[in-house]
Amino acid sequence: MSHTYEYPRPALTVDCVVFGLDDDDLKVLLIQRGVEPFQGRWALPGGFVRMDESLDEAARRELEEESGIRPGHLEQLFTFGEPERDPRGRVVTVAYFALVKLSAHTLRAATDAREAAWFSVWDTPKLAFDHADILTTALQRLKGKVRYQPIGFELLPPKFTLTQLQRLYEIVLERELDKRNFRKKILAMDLLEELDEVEQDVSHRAARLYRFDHKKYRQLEKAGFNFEL
Amino acid sequence: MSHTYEYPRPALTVDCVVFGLDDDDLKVLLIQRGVEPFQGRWALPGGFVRMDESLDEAARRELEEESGIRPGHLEQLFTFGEPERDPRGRVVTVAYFALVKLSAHTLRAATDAREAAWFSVWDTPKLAFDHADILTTALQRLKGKVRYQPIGFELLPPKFTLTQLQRLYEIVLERELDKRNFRKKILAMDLLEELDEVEQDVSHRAARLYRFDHKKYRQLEKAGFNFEL
DNA sequence: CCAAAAGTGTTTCACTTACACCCATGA
DNA sequence: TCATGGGTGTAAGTGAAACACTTTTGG
Repeated sequence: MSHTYEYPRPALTVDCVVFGLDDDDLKVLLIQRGVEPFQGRWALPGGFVRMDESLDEAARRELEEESGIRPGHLEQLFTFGEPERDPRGRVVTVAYFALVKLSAHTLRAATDAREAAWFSVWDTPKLAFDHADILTTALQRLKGKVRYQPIGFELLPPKFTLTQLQRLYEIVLERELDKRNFRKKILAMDLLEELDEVEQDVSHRAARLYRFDHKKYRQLEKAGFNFEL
Repeated sequence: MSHTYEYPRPALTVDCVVFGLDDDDLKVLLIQRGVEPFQGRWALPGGFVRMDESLDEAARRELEEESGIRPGHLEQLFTFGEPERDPRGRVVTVAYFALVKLSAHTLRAATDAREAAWFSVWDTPKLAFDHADILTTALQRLKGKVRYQPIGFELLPPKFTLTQLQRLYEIVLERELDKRNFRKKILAMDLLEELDEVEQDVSHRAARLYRFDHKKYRQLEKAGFNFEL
């Protein structure tokens, strides 16, 4: 056996910051810890990386196990490795950042988690470990990334109105947008498929529904197009 | 001892992609491996994370040990954790991205490294492990980041000419820039201190020297200013 | 008919781009 | 005096921002 094995090793975990959009609020998925340390506290879903799985696979597996969620978008966020971040000893965690269509998922708690629930990102309970830092980092990433990559659509149902889309951006970016300019710009990109359907069950004029055209986006992307809001 | 210790653990390393600017070429620091696996191959400087140091500290330490370099800018890049990336077994590596003033450093090899040397990023030898992927990722990050954060200055000497600065951007972004527009824009930001000095030992009109004003940048940044080239 | 949100164009202003010549210096 | 890069301004075009009223629908 080579010298790889001569050194003591930190434990390695993954933790996931999963965002969902609930009409007028940006939510984050938290699980209540069923074991020490921080028993009873809310924390990000996550757990130990197995020897035979990649980091991405570990993130997906833990998310599925602890909440039943399979995210539409998942990307690595940052790796947190301060020596004192876990009272059990040295634990380095690779944090992930995920987006889900909230409407399409029912939560189910399992494994080490007592309970899983959605919280407003602006109003979370006190979190275990350094998970508050991780959440802050993820929020920054979301705010930065949503403007130059079309990942926001992963938070909406497959068919959505332009008003829903605009509200999504207003919530994430924390500022108001001009309706006419927003529609002009987003439609000019030619990434939305205009459907022959309107929203249902509203007590006012029903808005037209649109669908994000992934295929067209990939084409334009290859041709040098850059999404930017 | 809690369940933290029930699982086998991947080994954890850090690897550094260190960029330097050599007049007309972007360079990356590589070390020649003195031990198996990949003995004799060139690789990124790096090594195992110790139990009592943070990831950032590990990156700085390994860089210092293997090349004597203390970078002006160092940030975490990405964590690579494919199960098969290291033939010795499961090794997860946290990659770092660093910028140095090439002029200010003399290389000195040490530790496991047979030799350390600068290579053009466009023309590197075949690299060990998945280090070619890491290098590609780092280059993308550099190209993206240099445009909206003033980190490029870390590649130049403390006093530089506007032509040097422009050339830096042209090299990193791989496209030509208009001289007058470049100067207009960068000077309009009011981040450069115009010195009463000119470059020396040139056989033509000597260009004025400037210095990046870190303090002013931090002020403007707080006031909501965004660097963007 | 009232309330609520959908939908729609134009003007102004700022910023980006394109572009060419004279100047200073050392060899 | 020649070669080399340093240094400078303007005009045209493009994209961002500001802004208000009419239409549709259900209650």
